Amino acid sequence: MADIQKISEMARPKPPIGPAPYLQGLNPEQCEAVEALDGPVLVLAGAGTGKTRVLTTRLAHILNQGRAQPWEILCVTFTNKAAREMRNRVGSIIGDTVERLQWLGTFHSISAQILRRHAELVGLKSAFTILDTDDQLRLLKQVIAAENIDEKRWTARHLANLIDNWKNRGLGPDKVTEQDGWSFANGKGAKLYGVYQERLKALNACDFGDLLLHTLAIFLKHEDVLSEYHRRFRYLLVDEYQDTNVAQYLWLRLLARGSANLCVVGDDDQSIYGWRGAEVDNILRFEKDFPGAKVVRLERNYRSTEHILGAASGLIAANTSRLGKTLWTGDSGGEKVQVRGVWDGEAEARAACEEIENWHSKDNAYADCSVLVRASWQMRAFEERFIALGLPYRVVGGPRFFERAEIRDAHAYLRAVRSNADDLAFERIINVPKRGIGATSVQKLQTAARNMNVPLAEAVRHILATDEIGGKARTGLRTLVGDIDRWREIAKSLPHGELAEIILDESGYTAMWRDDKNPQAQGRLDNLKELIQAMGAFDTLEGYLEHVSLVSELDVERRDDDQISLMTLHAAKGLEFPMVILPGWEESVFPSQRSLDEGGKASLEEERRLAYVGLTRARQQAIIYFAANRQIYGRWQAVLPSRFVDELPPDHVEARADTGYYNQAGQHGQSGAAGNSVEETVSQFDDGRSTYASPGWKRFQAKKAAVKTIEGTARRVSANKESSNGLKHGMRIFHQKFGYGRIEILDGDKLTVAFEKAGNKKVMAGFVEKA
DNA sequence: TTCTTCACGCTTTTT
DNA sequence: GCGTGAAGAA
Repeated sequence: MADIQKISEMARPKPPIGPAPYLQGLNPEQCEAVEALDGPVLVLAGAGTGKTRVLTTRLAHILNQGRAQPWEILCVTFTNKAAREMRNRVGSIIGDTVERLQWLGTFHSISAQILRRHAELVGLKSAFTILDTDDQLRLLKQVIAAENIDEKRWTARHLANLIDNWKNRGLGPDKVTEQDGWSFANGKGAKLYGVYQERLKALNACDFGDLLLHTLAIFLKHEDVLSEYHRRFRYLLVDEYQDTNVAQYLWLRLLARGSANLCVVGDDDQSIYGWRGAEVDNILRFEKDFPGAKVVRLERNYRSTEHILGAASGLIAANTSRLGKTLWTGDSGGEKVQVRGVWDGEAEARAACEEIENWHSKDNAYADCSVLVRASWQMRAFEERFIALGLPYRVVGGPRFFERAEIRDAHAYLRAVRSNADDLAFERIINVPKRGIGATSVQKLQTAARNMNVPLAEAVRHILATDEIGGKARTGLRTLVGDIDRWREIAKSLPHGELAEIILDESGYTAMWRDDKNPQAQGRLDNLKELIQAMGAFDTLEGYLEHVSLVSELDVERRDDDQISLMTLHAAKGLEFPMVILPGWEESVFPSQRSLDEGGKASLEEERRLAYVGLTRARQQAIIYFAANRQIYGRWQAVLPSRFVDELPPDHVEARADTGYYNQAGQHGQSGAAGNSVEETVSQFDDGRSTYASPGWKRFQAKKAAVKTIEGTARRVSANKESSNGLKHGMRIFHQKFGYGRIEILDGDKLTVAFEKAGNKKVMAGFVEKA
């Protein structure tokens, strides 16, 4: 690698190139972070403190000062999106030079780049395929089946998680002890891991974890390769350092040995990926790991109002393992964070939509609103409500384009045509569409392939020469093999987009969906069309397949429409919105019970960080909701307000139990009339008799109500409103459990409601306002 | 080989 | 409460 040496020599420090106009407008801390070019730097960047700006400016500054050439800077992010944004923003400062930043990318894409150059050092060929989760699971299933393990008791998914965890921790099969593997199939875990790795090698394939792990192994075993990269990378920049796992940490440490110029940027309070191996500890330990490191704290927040920041800071202060920051803003005032208790998930969606409509009517855009949920099942109620009211919305994240079955099938066809040895792809399409090739035939083929030590597609040819497989399966296989040969032939002369179209048509794959009566079949066909279009952006089929194996979304971002954003809290990281709705702040939902069961205190702190991330997305207004009753997996459950609600500092919060009533269209009856709610009226609450854990919020329990006419005593829920305010005789009202009803008798505080349709759901509990 | 029925388990998710 | 996935039935 003499070339690289030469290039490095040529690039010895040059005098600064020119003035630095890009530094203008940065605050002193930001400048410090940009200009500290010697030695390790930790930039602790709180939410909304201009983290990306610092990172991009620093990169531009390094180039402008002549400290390094573009190809001598390693800049790592976690997501493709972050890498893309970085590239764009650096480009806007330094122009075309940005094209030469070839080491700006995700941990995985950079690792893939390195690994393709040295694949043979870990027993792979440079053209190795990168498996997706689907392929990985299919392979693991085979491995488990081959070891005669009860697949129901020990699932492939379970093993996949285990292996992922090991890989996240940088452990190869040789490093995993039997003890570690004990949690799977009575100690067989470690062995299965080894078998799986062997199979991968035989297939010339990698899973995501391997990209890092193999690179790591190369760095550790081949000092010469490592020092080649040491010479190359003069500057290292890492985004979202708090999300690095052990493997990534080791990877970085090894590379950083070559240059002290490692700069990591992150926020310990926003570490929310512990469940997939991220170690907050990495950032907490940085000063110890890299002695003499300069620590720069960015604490000036440019995003949120005083109240939002105050609420978020107060909440996160309850965490113990953190470095600690004091965010401040010049933006005083603004609205307090609203906290509302509602009846159930539907009431929550109704109330939130009302809030959004209200916001929209004040000349604000829908696109400025977002609803951030803890778990994706919470989205359903909101989607239903958005559709009912005709509000424009989009779900961010959600099912990924390249993970859809039809897209994976199409890719499998392309992979099978491209390479005869891609067993997993071949296996996937062998009976899709149905060709009469069932499990038994596939079994026979696999045995044959293993015995002859050839790929599956090759085994098919051998078997067709015998009469081991007959009937429908035989004809099916013969056509498939013939088709693949023909496609392989025309692939030489045809652009890959057209090739894909031909393959999908001739294989009968498109026809399969066209004949499907399922309403979503049309959507699948549309996706296939989109796929063919997307392929056009790549010069070669190879290039396209490499791209999709490292990326989960199509690059097209549709931001132009004025839509409400609906997403999980995890998906919201890095985004901001003037108005943020935070539903489902209930114990067991948020913090998630399951998370607490698994990880105890550490998980609770991570959930709290998630709450912090949620609040700090808001620029102007944040509204938190919690319900009294929740339907989870079809079952009603009475729930308590989240402890996070109680942890919010009172000075920055305005709390009340929201108890509106609704007319037949399900719309709010009387605006602002937080009078007695229909729910309480009809269900005879017994005040304060329930088990009650949350300080401040008083819960009352209801009796089972499965009746047509319900009578009850109206109780005041909101202290400042008369009980029967706004309710009139004959008025049609809507009740979540009982459907539409009519007020029959209205006599002072007593009223009777007759429902047209009897409900049979158990009415559980409500809340009264915080005292 | 494909159709039918029952049991199970169910977060967050990038690469 | 619903979708998936594996085991029996046609």
